[in-house]
Order: sequence, then structure tokens, then C-alpha cells
Amino acid sequence: MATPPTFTPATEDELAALDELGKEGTWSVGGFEQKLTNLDKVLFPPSSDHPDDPPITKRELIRYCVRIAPTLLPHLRDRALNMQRFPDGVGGPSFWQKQLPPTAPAWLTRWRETGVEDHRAPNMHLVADRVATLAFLGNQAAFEFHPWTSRIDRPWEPTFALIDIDPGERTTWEETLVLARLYRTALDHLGVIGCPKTTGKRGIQVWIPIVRSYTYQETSAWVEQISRAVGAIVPDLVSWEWSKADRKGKARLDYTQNASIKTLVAPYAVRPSAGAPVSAPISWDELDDPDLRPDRWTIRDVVDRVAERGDLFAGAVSLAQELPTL
DNA sequence: GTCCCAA
DNA sequence: TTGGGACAACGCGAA
DNA sequence: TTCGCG
Repeated sequence: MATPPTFTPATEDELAALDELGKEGTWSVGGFEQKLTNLDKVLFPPSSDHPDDPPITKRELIRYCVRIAPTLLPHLRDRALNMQRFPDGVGGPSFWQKQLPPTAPAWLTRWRETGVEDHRAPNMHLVADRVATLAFLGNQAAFEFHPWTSRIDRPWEPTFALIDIDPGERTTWEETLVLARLYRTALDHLGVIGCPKTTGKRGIQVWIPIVRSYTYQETSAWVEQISRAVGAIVPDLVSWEWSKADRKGKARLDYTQNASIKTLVAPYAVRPSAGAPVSAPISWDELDDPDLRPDRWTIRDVVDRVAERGDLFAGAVSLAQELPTL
């Protein structure tokens, strides 16, 4: 696949030029020029933990997008990207976008969906494979990145089995951690490496990188089996009810995201909440850190965390495991 | 956020 | 010139 | 077959 092997970060000069733009203007980053608009528009109010911090503008979002790009792009390259867009930021309406408008900049990499069932037309998807593309996404307020779990050369074969711990209204953070630790024990027992991350909202996910020989039906069944076993250990914390109302505030262990076209929020993606929290990869040990929170890292500090710790989700790109028979 | 089309 | 609509759609289980 | 759900 003709994508660059490494992703060069935005230069200091490019970042300075972003700061010097007025409320809109043409910006050159990573070798491509594009028009940026409404740079001083507030997209995120400060979080309640830091109410005196300045709010987060679109300019700051774009700055984050290009600074995290070298770490994020390996997770997005070669994958169709579903965009969830929040043109008015937190609290405003959002919408999904799969089809890239023909009027979008010509230099964006596109992939026309193949192998689609007869009843719908194939979409022309965006593939994020450049620093400049991340700036484009920031300008579009498309900051909640949802890459497909397959790669575009074999779009109907997943590269991940996905564990999604979705807390109910009555689930505490400590209970969410209990569930995550049970998955940790289960995967350890099976000799399978999973990549855990916070969601930036309330949950925790584990992405398990796999060889491309499984169907979605198989990955879904595999994750369901483990999840049922986890749930059986702490039945008071988990509900298997489909209807939200019948769940009584309990957590859902949602294996049904292991399906074609469905997506989970990407590592380092920004969530539409005050303070711009991100979905942050963690080490398994951090489940025992009393300071861990599901929204602990934001666009203001996750780049520094990556500088210190590296990409804790690197295994999601480099590993390809068999799923042991259960 | 941006395009498109109707008014 | 302005304003409103469009911008996704799988698969599971219950009704 | 449709509806709720993520």
C-alpha cells in the first residue's frame, strides 16, 4: 500500500504559522495547503475539574490533531474512516459522515468500498494517511475518529477482536475497573495480548490484534464467550438485556461491535465532552493506579504522555495473533 | 462545517 | 442573498 | 416486519 513508512510531525514553523493565522486563513502543513475557518470558535468548555482553564478552540483542536498525528496515523492508515462531526462542539448536534464529498480537497486519500451487498451503493471513504489529513479533520470538527476494524485491502476481515466495557448509569468507576481486571486475567490465562484504553467518557475497551483469517461472526462469538465468563463471576454488575431500560443501570459487555462496518472510537480520538478528553491507551498495570480515570487524559496532556511513555497501543499495529479455542 | 438548491 | 436540508445503516433480539 | 440499540 503506497503510504509513507513514517509520519513526519508538523514543524515548529508550521505550528507557529497556525498560531499567527487570524480567524481563518490558508495553512500549509506536511506539504499540503488548505483553508482553515473559524479558528477561534470555542468547541469545548473547560472541564469541571479545571473550571478556570481557558476553553478549547478549533485552533487548539487542529494543533492537537497534527501533534498527535505521528502516533495516531499508524492506527488510521489503510483503513476506511467513519467521521462523527460536531460542528458546534460539545453540546451541539452531531452527525455521522461516511461518504467524502467530491468537493473535498483532491489530495485527500479516498477508498471506494468494495464487496458491498446489492441493496446499497458503495461509499467513497476517507483514508487518513497524512498529517495534513488530520488538520483537515480538525477543521471539519470531525474529531471523534472511527476507523474500520479491517484494512482496505481486505475490507471484510477484521484485524481486531473488540472488548467494550460499557458502564451503566449505576456502574461506578471502581466496578468498571473490576470488569477490566477480570478481562486482564482471562486474556493472560489464554496467552492473548490485548491493548487496553480508556474511552475518554466512562468506559474501557480492549483491542486484541488478530491475524486476518477470522470472520466477524467468529470474533463476535469469541468475545461473547469470554464476556459471558467474566459476567458470570460478577453477575450483579452486568446485564445482558438488550433494552436499555431493562438493564437497571448495570454495565453492558458489548461484543456486538464485532461486526462489519461497525466501529469503536480510535485511540487518541477526542470525545465530545468538556475539557476535550481523549481515548487514551494505558498499560494493564495502570488499572491498579488509584489516579486512573476514564477521562484522565485530554488534548492538553496526552501528547506529553506519549512523549514519556511511547505509544502504549503500538501492539495494535505490530501484533497479529491467533485466537485460542475456548 | 460546508455544499447545494430553492426562494 | 439567505436559509434549510443533508451529511450512516449492521445485526441481534424482543414485540 | 418493525423497533430499539450501539
